[in-house]
Amino acid sequence: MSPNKKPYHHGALRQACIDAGLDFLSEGHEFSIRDIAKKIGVSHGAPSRHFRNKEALLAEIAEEGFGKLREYLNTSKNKASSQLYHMSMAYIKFGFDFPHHYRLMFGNKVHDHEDYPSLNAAAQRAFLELVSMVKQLQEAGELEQESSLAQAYHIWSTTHGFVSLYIEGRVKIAIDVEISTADELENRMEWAHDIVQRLCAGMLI
Amino acid sequence: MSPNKKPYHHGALRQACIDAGLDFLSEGHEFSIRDIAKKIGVSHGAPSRHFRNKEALLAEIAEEGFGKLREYLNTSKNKASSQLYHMSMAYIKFGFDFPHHYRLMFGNKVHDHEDYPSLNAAAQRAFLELVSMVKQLQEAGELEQESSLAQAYHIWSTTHGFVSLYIEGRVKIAIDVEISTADELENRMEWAHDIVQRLCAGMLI
DNA sequence: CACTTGATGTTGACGGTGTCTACATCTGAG
DNA sequence: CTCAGATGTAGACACCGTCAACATCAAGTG
Repeated sequence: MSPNKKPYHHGALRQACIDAGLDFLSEGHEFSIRDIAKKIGVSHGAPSRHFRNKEALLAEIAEEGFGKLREYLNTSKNKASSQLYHMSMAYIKFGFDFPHHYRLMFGNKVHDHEDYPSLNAAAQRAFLELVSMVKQLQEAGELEQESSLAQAYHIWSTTHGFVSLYIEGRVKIAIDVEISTADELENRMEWAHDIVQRLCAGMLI
Repeated sequence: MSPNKKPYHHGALRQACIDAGLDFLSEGHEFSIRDIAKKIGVSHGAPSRHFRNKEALLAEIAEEGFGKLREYLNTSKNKASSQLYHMSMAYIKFGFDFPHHYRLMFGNKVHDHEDYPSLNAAAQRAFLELVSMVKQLQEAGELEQESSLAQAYHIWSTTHGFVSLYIEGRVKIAIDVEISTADELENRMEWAHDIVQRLCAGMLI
């Protein structure tokens, strides 16, 4: 019997679609459902058995992104000092490391997150990392004792704004300095450092 | 002779396309080139005589948006006190008033702004409103005398982040309070006020 | 075992999209 | 007047997301 006979059923097509989508995304390519089917080696209509429509697939991919973001935020918890600084930097680093994934998570390709409860929940879990960090700093006397939600939202606005402006290329409005591609990463982290320093200076007691 | 005989040439198709695009946008509808042609009453291929491709049309529409943003920022210049506060609020109000236009201006539908020099210039002019305001406040002794560009970028990050999170619906992650649609506008401006107050508190001397 | 049922994959079709080419019409400069 | 270039039309193309009809298979039931 030929060993490579492809079985009629894929077996794990659902996850394969998500993974393939992630691959396209991390390579910076937009993709169509048909691209994904082709990459997996399955007919163009097959994915529709597992995703109501394209948006539903994108929602699942975005959901994985929020899980990954949460991991990034958590790594900053071990840092001894300046929780606020390290978590903000971790947030920005995530955006820099996965710009296309980030764009999917915070853009409007998935029009209404409330249509996808588990996506919404994943995003909420990530945000709650911010909130709990703020509460912790409040108890430690490093932040004003007031609405932790509002403070967390302020942090989120600043870091998200910075990442968003950067990955959409709007920073170039402000900088016309030539940057070699090699120095690009170092440079943008310095920018991030500057922004986050200002944020901390304005919030920490 | 019938007075309504449609001439073979439209006469001002270029601007008509931009206007039609703006109309679709302000109604919150995505549009296709063919939609626009139909709305104007012209064949589906006609717009291509005036725009290299769809992205080029979107770039022009985005460019108009930056002009309008600049006007918003300028209205805040008359305010006697708290330039920083008023301009930040004006920025946010612009985003709230024209969410779909804002999304086009700061999303990635126009992939690279540098492909559209006049768009880039319009965006730069808007940003320079921020920078010049910062410089003014520095001279007045209300802001630290250091890089006005970095300070302007910090302001921009915060306000853009807030607007972006709001119009993409990510705020709902933070709030699960029921808000009647009538109170929605009032409520979101209170949120804006809170964020901007924090920004000012962190920056003003 | 045989049979059925539901899940999964295939195929072909549909309308819609952006863009291209060939052609029609008009305008204005010479 | 002439004709070249700008502008609009009509049709074609490949691609897209989605759907319905059909094929295949796995698992449970008798």
